[in-house]
Amino acid sequence: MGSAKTEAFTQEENEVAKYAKALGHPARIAIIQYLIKKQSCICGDIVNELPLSQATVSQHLKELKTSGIIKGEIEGVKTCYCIDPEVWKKVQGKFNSIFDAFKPINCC
Amino acid sequence: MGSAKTEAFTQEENEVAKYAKALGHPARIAIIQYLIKKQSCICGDIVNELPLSQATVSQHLKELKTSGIIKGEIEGVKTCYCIDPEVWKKVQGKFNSIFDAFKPINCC
DNA sequence: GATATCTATCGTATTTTAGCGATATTTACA
DNA sequence: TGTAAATATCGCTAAAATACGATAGATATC
Repeated sequence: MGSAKTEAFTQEENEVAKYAKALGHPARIAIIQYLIKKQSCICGDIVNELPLSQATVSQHLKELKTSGIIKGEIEGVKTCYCIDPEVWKKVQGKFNSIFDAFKPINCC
Repeated sequence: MGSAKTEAFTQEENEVAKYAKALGHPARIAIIQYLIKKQSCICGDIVNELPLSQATVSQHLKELKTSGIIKGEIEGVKTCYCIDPEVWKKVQGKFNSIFDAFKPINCC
């Protein structure tokens, strides 16, 4: 049983975890940061930026796309990738509401 | 070759990914939220809160502890868990600097 | 139409994660 | 000292994640 018991948790818990998981790999962090840095849609060259094979990069892109964080549009031979602003804002909101909920206390 | 090529990425990328991965499971999100809600160190009863076996919960706690996000101190028979404020602030900072770096642009 | 280019997908090997029962281990208390 | 309670760890299984070569599909360009 190496699969998570998704049905046992709330929709919110599952959703936050989904986004966190999507960001839980250095290659995907690198992709996100590259997309941010470029300030535009990226057609192609993500593969050249990463120390991974084309197949592996494509797979990571797919995972980010599945989570909703990025979108990919086919433009001729190339595919144009960018962060989905709506989803990004949503993710940011969810994470921050968790971050901000924590008030340090005096114990251990 | 089923292991991540950690050495091929920057320390920063790896660290952010590490924290994201730690949060990338609904059970661990649930644990974090419970720790936040209780506003104190939790000795025990996390197991009763989650729809998972004691062994599995213990494993999730260990993962959160390994990432540094929570600390656990033994107090008698029980173990006292809480979020590490320092690390929490650090994680929050890292995530927010990524979140904030993104400026929506007009493209696809 | 042939060919080069870009990207996705398939197949496969390996590793890691998730889950749990069973079993230590540790401490409190009778 | 013996026993109960709380956790951690061991051992195992099943599934998912990571990585990559090979291949397929689509589209420019010659």
